[in-house]
Amino acid sequence: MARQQSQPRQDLLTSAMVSFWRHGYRGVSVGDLVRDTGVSRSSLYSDYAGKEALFCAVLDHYQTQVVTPLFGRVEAAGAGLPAIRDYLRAAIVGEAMPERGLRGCLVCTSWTQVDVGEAEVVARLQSHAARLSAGFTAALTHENTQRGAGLTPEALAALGHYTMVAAQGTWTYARFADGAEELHTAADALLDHLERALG
Amino acid sequence: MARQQSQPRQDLLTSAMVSFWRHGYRGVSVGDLVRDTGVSRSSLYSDYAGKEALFCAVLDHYQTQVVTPLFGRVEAAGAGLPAIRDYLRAAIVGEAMPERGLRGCLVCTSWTQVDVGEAEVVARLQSHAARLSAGFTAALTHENTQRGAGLTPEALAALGHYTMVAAQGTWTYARFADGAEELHTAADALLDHLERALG
DNA sequence: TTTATTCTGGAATGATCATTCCAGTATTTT
DNA sequence: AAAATACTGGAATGATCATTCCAGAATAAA
Repeated sequence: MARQQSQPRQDLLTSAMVSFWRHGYRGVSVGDLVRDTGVSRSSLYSDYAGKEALFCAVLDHYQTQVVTPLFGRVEAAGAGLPAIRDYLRAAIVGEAMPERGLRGCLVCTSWTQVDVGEAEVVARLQSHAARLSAGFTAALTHENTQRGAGLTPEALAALGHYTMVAAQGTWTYARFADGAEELHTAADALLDHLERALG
Repeated sequence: MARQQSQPRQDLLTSAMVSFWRHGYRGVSVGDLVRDTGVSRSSLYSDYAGKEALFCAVLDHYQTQVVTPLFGRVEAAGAGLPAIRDYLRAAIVGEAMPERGLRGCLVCTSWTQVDVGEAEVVARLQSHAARLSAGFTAALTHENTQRGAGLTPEALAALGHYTMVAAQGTWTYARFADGAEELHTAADALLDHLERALG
């Protein structure tokens, strides 16, 4: 059965995303993608310049399909500490997979797998980090204003950036963590810090 | 020039460690190792069963040559928050490489590169995480006692574990960070958290 | 010196991988 | 139905890689 070009192949990107998410950029071959997506090798190469270009499209897809639904609540106007708490908890629940353990985050998994020379990919990873850092900072700034905690913009930016780094540690560690409970403990410690800092 | 077996080849492991540290487990081929270590392919395979076995030896070497010198001060009897501060700062300074940017941590880089099937490697990675978690917890416990802060052993264990996760995030993020300053900011935020928690 | 032992260089092997190509089949358009 | 378009299966290519193997050089032991 041939497919239509008129419809964008969302399913292709989603299937590919799942594969990359599970085994990492280097751990998925084009042959694996053919098997997992059900799209022929020929079509893959007619739609994308190559594996790296496809992975870039997957990273963009990941932003809209995974990051935005989870992290959007932090980026929303009026979001504060509760939104950050919701994000962390929802993300941990979303990570849990009964069969294959924890997946971690696609960006965090890719972070140490791509080479500096793969500039298009690196740019997307850094863009993701900047997105989270900015989102956290905005929410913390709002919370700071609401509480009248009196933190400086510099301190709030540092705290937001740190929150991103700590979250990245959590999603990275998730790959070989014993279970979701371990992650909830780490997330609670991070939230406790933010709470105290804005105290 | 032939080498002697009687002398353990420390230089081989150190050279291999540097290569893996820089490019990651998957990013270094046996050919690269032959070039970087100066040891012939034949000798590599006569000393180690294969690439995975060599990498395990490198991970053990990393523990004694890199982790112990840096983290030993945290594990030492009587270590407290200052020891953790020293560790974080010294590690960031040690990470800085003028030419090729930041290296991150060998274990953190490997964390998302190895497959679940490579059990020997995974065991060493988890052992490293457990070592850091235990070291942080011990130092925090000592600090807690000295200050009479009154945290429960469970709370201290959770805080020590979280410190390990946050540090892992820092060393992972280091790979594509803009510079060491960014890492110092994150480390300061983590230290601020520990300070407040033991306040 | 003679005899083992240790190491090297490099070729060979077999597997995997990204990418290209094409003949043929299904689908859409006219 | 006929022509154009979109997709497929699978083979072919060329590169890379981990591992094995061996003839010979360097070193140590006798």
